[in-house]
Amino acid sequence: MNTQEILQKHNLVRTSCRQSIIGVMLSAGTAVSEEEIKGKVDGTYDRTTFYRTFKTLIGNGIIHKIVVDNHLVKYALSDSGMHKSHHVHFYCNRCGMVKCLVGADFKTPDLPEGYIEMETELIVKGFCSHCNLVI
Amino acid sequence: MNTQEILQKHNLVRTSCRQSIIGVMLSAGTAVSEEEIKGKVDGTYDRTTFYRTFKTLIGNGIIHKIVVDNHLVKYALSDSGMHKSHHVHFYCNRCGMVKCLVGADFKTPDLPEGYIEMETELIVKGFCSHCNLVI
DNA sequence: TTATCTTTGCAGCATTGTTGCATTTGGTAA
DNA sequence: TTACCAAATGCAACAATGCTGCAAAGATAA
Repeated sequence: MNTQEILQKHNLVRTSCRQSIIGVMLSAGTAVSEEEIKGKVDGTYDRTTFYRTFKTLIGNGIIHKIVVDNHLVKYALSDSGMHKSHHVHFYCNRCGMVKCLVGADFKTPDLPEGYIEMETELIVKGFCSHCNLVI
Repeated sequence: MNTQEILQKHNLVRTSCRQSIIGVMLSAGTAVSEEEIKGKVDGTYDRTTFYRTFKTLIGNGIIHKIVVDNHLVKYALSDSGMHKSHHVHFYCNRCGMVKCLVGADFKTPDLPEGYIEMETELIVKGFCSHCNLVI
């Protein structure tokens, strides 16, 4: 599915900003930060526009946001399937790469009496295969 | 273990700010935000002092930080035992309560070839027992 | 009590994110 | 194609979280 089809499917206006951002994400294999997107996009957009675009794309389930350690924020395309309640991400402590582990799943631990689970996020930190070799 | 003993054990100067913050955490059953701490502490401290104190206490393994959805930051006393690599927290979507699930554990999903796990954080979002009844 | 080292308060700055308002752009109907 | 309207964008201002440098205040040891 290409950029235009994605936007059309969600009844979103096909603006250049949205098309550029989705384009960058389609070609990136991993999650990308605002900074990385800014560098790869042709044309300059206001920071506000970026944030509003992210919000729109997140709201439509096209992308999702991953936050590592409070201040590293990355965005990645969502699996075009159904809405999943278990999200698994990997963060490389050395190169900062963030990757969605789409096939991975886990069993939620038992919660205290009366607690209800709605959505669960798992973030695994360590070394990716590349950094693992380099060290 | 009381406030003074905790600070002494880590060779930290027993300042009023540190004692107040640990005191609040000892009496709170759940994780607390900077705002909540500010409200419960007697005496006023500069924001910088809070952040530096948090950093010191985190660095000594006395407390840990939990970040939910990028902008909700809470702090909680750490289990006085050994350093754990699996952290499980619960966040209530309704009242915003954050609780450490100390006994809970889970099996990390399989990672891609060559990836190494070092630390893993799991955050379960849903309704706590109280909000579950109220609705 | 004094000397020394640590902590604190203040000012200023960075990053991530939001809101309001005027302007521009995309999609559509004539 | 042109004109129009709703949606998107840019700009300015602001909020929350967090950091750094420096001077003042506090804690500890002698």
